[in-house]
Amino acid sequence: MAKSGPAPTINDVARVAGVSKKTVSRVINRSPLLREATRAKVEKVIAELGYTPNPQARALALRRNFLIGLLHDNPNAQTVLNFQEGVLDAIRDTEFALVVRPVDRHSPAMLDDIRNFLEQQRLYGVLILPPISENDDLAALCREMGCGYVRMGSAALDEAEHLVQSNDREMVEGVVDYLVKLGHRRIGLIEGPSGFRSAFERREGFLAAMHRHGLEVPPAALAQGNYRFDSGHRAANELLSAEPRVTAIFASNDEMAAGAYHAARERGVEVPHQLSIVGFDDSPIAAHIWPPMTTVGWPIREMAKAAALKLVAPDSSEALPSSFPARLVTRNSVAEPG
Amino acid sequence: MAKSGPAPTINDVARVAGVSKKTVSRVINRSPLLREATRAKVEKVIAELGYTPNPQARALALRRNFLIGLLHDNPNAQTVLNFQEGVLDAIRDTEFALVVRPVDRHSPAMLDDIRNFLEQQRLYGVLILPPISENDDLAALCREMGCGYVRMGSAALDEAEHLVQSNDREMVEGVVDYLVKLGHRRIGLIEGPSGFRSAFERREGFLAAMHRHGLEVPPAALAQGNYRFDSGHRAANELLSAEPRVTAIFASNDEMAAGAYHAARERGVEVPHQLSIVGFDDSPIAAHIWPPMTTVGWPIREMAKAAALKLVAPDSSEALPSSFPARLVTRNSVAEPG
DNA sequence: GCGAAAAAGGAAACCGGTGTCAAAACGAAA
DNA sequence: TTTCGTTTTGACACCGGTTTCCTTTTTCGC
Repeated sequence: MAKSGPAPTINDVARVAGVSKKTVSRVINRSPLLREATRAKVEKVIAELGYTPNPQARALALRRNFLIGLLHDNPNAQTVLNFQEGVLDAIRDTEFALVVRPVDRHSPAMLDDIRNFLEQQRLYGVLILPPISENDDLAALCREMGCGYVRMGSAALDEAEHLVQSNDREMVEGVVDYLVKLGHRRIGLIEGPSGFRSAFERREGFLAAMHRHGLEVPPAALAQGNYRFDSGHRAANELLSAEPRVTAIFASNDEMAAGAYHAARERGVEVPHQLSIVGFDDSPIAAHIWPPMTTVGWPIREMAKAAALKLVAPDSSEALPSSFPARLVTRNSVAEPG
Repeated sequence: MAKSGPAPTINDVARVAGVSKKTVSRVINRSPLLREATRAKVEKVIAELGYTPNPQARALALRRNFLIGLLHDNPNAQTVLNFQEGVLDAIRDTEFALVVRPVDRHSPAMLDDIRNFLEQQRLYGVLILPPISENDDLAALCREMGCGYVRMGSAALDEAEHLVQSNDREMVEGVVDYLVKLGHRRIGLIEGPSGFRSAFERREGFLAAMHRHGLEVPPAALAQGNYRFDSGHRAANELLSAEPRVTAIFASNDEMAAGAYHAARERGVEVPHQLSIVGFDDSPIAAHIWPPMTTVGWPIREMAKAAALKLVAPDSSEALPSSFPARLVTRNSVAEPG
């Protein structure tokens, strides 16, 4: 079966089948204006020759290719990889392929880099992961360049057509409700970096829920982090040195929550009985740290799939939700206070 | 500056500059047979029009594209992502792009899937990550299809041209030497899944070093895992229930080592003073677990870069090493026994 | 200043598909 | 069997580059 040499082209198929290129093209594209006998004849030859259409030629003739890009600058590897798999769920068995492009949020040349990338590759469209999905200039760039795009985010960043979102604010409120119901009153927050929409939403959710329960949030119960492990460690140290001590900490992501575990351990504060900790993201560390961490998980793979479908099949995806629910993943890092 | 409408083509440039397409093509491809004045004139027009060559048309005419694929089925997200970044280091500022394709090692249709993928996308070449890089049928498939490939591995899987490797065996011997020097005599091994070359190499390194030190390895000091957290937990439980108890455990990857931490904690065995644990990979969990884990780190990003260069610039990469050294990352999960 | 060689540039074909539009084949009715 | 209106099919141009091959221009030695 396996033969080498140049791959067969549409011309080869046409010649062998004794039809024109155009007819072969019609077979490939499932055109309905074809006699059944012709279709069968051509399909037989296609199978015999092991013909596959050349995607570059197709892309040229159609003036669009079948490459979708993934722009990300996400510190969380598992999130990015899950997202990639979700996209693949959507495009496997199609002619689309996924091109990845990590970018550097901190580089002043980021937008120019991306512009070059888009200009060079002429992608069908791009999927943008947080945190850079929150960058409106980037979305504007896509629009300007006529490149399709879908943003992932934790708030309503864009029109539904260009957005797949989780509802972080609501979920964080749920976390606070849960802690309060267990009896916690002094709850600390480790914030994400300012400028991140997700960090903002999570803080707002936290503050709103605390306010709703009539609970105070003194400045000493708020500590700033940057979504990295070390910053969580540092922030938890700040929270734990204030008196009266908080009985629970909500960290805006799991990595910082893991940092908080370390801070607690160093101070001899036992998790969960002396300190409850809740993270956000349900990344692997949450399950692997001791004690296993209660956190908020969001259906990233489904969201990725939806985002990809919005891009490649906008019609059929109108039924698709734009907003996805997160859920509380209860493990063993939360207990009643005291 | 920003104009919409169809992107300018080589014809537009030629017309405006008053030269032929071919001359523009020569400018783009840096042909030396060009007068300086002509080049300057054309380049000026290119800049004015904001012209970028259409990669699909180029790919068609050149009969090869500039897409390199990444085939992986790696349980470790951080490894995969680091690898992606390393590849990007190599191809950023070139016309190449990286297409990712997670595959399912356990699917019987895996090879067919990959064959379809390669046939459809006609990639310039693929980079293959362990563990599927160890699959010789896959390499044969690439050769058969005339697709360039480079395999990452922990042993000499292929010719240098198609291989970038770490030296796991040697490194594991180093780990054992280190533990023995601290005074450990009863050392347990949590193996990776059978059939994985990396698992094999790591076990062989372990056994060789133990033998060299004249130390026994009773069956009870060997436990089987599958590179997942849970299997490490289970395997460590087996090791810890045998008497006399091991004083140190080497796990073939960090995730299983993290599982071993949990097993130890559940049994009230303190790490590191009652039990030393060493992992492999230096994945994030190693730094984030408590106490921070001593492990073996390998320079994945550099290896990825080298692999990409081997694929896209085989000439210049002859100087590149095929084998990369790993290093022991000393943290706090190892102490003297007793 | 002249002729020859070398350098520079251009016309047309080609890569492998798709779109347009007219021609051919078909089936039903006359 | 002929005619007419649909279906089917094919010829040809085109997408935006590169390559081949040939003509024109430049350069340089004498």
